[in-house]
Amino acid sequence: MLLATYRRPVDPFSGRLALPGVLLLRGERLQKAGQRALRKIGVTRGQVRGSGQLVTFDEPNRDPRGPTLSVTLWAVVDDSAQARHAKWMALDEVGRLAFDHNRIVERLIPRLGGLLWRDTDITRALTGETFTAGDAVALHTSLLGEEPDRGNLNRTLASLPGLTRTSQTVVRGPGRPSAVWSWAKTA
Amino acid sequence: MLLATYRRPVDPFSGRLALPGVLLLRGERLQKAGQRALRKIGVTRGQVRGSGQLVTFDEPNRDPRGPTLSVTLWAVVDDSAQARHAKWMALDEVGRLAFDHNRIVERLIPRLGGLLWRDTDITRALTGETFTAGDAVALHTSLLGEEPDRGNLNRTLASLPGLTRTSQTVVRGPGRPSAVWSWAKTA
DNA sequence: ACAATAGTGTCTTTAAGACATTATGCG
DNA sequence: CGCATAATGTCTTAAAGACACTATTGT
Repeated sequence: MLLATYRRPVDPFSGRLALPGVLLLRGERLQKAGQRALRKIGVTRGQVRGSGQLVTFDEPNRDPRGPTLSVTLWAVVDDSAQARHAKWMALDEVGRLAFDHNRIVERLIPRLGGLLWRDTDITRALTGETFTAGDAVALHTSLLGEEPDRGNLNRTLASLPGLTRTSQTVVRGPGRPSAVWSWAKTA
Repeated sequence: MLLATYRRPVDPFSGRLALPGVLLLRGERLQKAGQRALRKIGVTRGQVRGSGQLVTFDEPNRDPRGPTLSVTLWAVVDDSAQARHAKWMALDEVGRLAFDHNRIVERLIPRLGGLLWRDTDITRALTGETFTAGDAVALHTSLLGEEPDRGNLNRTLASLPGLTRTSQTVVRGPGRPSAVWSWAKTA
């Protein structure tokens, strides 16, 4: 799983990496503002596969321009969206971000980790339509922090509604090829 | 468990029952604002036994004065705080509240229900320092919506760290007296 | 005695976790 | 072959749920 950041073109924190964010317009819905933030990194509405609200941060000194609240939202987007204005990075490669954005990431990870393999929609958004068992292990590891037992993870995958194992396998270097899992098409 | 509401003295929704809320001051921390809201119904800081943040609501028409965000917080307070400026009501007796406050209550209940018997601090805040098995059944029923199996609930209670059954019993009408459970004193 | 409420004990199911064994690719 | 990675199967444990049975009160 990759995290989207972008390099801020203006002050404050000009030139630094940050999570995409916008100032809320008067009367604007949070979801709309979230879409504006995504558009800044080149993601359109149709590429969003799942989203939700995290907590609202209130640290008064988080923005040098003055006290602000920050209502944090998250979204999982298509792979096809990855070639645009964002810098995508693995969770363990995230350096120091602008504002208090590292704190936001710290809160996001366990939230998604708690939903992985439990909430079907979120899980599907995170895995993509097809994925290998190795992908699943990597996803689990990056969100939960430790490597799962592959046998137990296979059992978990097999029990997820809408997810089935295909007959395909994928070879990526030495070792037994990985099975490919695929989500059922949505009606 | 009882929910605290108060009758609004001013417009909008003057005379109607509402959850206690305040407008956030510039640069004020959310927790401080929450304390101001509690003070409106006569609850002081020392009476708060547990608290947390819910979601942030953004419905632009929720306040006739104009578009606002509402960052919702919850707090569990001492029984001793109940005789003040608030109107305390059971969850199933809550009528129509001002603004979109019914929506807030709807979101709060499952949140607390998910924490009941799992998060020790919250559970302790909700039960109070001592309580009967009947109280536990009532609490479970009001938060989770259906009556628990008393045997299984007893087993759950017995496994909670810091909670022990006393030798006391309490009689409240016909039927076998209820056992009294008590939390260990905090160090 | 009987109704009402509470507590005890047992059985089943399910989910998780641990781990040994087997399978299939690469060099 | 030896190494690396993946899949299968088994065993154990913990948590939940269902439910029969016993216990203690008021009327």
